[in-house]
Amino acid sequence: MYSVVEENYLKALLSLSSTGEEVSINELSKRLEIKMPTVNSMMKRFAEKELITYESYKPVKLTAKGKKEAAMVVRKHRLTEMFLVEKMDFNWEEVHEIAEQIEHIKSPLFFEKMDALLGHPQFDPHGSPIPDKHGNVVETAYLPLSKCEVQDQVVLKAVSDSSEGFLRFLNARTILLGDQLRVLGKENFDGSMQVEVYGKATETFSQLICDKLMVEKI
Amino acid sequence: MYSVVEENYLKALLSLSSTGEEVSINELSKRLEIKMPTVNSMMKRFAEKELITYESYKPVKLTAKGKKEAAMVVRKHRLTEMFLVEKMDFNWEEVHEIAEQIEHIKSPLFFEKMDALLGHPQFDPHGSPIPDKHGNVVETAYLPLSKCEVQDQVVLKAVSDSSEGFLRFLNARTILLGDQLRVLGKENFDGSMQVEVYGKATETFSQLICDKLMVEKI
DNA sequence: ATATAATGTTAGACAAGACTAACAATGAAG
DNA sequence: CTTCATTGTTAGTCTTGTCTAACATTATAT
Repeated sequence: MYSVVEENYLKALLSLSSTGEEVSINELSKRLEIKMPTVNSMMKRFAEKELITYESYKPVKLTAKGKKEAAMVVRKHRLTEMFLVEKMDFNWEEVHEIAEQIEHIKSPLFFEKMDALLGHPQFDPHGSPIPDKHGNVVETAYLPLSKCEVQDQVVLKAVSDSSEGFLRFLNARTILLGDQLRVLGKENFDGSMQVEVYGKATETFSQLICDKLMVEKI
Repeated sequence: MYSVVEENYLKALLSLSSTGEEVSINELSKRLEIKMPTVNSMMKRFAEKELITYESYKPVKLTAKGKKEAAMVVRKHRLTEMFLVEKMDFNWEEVHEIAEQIEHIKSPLFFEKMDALLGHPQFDPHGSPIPDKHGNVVETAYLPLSKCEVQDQVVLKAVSDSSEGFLRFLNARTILLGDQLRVLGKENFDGSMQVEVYGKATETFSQLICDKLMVEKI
């Protein structure tokens, strides 16, 4: 059984390794907002536990075991988010912080119950896939809106940032998962885009926003 | 905001102070299964925080503030137990351990939501009163079955032990809250009692069991 | 009324998980 | 290919919450 702290390191490692397998101590340190020497010593303990492979002055890499353990934490997090939205009437911007805590509850039964009550959902309220109980994840091929071209028609499938601030930004514009979008214009200088949200308004989004909107082309 | 450890000390203090206001370090130490010197040093910190009054070599006593904080932890615990049973299909013997963890979640909204979804319940699945959001508790006048006399007719209103083991003992005999009981006999030597459970069987309960069954006379 | 048991306190150690300061290795840029 | 910024490591400290060993006080029992 892993400590709360260890589970948070695992989650960060998995999240950072999704773009290329290797993770530098520095990246991890920034993500966790924990200073490098602390992260470094934790990585040595992780290597002992065979959660990662570690060599001095090299980036670390999750082992198969480490990936699975990390996926289980992500599973608990996303199941919780879904449960909070579906069964407890929370809004999608309210659930991340609470799920950060509940994901560490030590009770397999508790999460099995959630999973069953929700009908074994594949995605959380932010469109992220929920790993199954073996740690396997449904592969999705969404791309950020920022990678789309003028005239592309797409559907908003997920957001890559579940923070309250970002979700409130979308709420204020009544933008929801499933909304259909069309790129009207793209500003090369700053990466901002003009986007028509079908049935709603036409918006201008900064690149920061466009990077977080994960879409699928029609 | 209090740490998980502090919240557990608070709960234990409240629970032990319900029978007479004062709590000895020794009692607290046994309840928490934490050695006396550790408890002693925590009590000094609690005194600093004005959660208790503390004088060397004397029992400690919760202040009004301490009582309220403790009641809030108990509230969160009991709301959680009720939620698990009512909304997540748990059995009453499964919820104590999980609630011991969830009670420490830092999110007032989360517990308000539970409370609302449950319709502001007054009692948890074990018949214990749930303190309201100001820390006030409904007073009940239940007495242990062990205090009853032969021929007394009573209703089982609560259990004073929510451990899985004890509740499984009751499950095995299909005994539920609300069951009507009659005392058929009482053995002075060991305090065991013969009890008729209306509509079910006649049982012999040891004193240990009778002390945990909280009843109301008809 | 004093010996002894029970309870409470002090002092010092340890583990987990954080930090800073200082040093070492790597890599990018001239 | 050497210089300097970035990244990684080592060493030592801190806090929380635990422990044991030893000592102090209070309560109990003859």
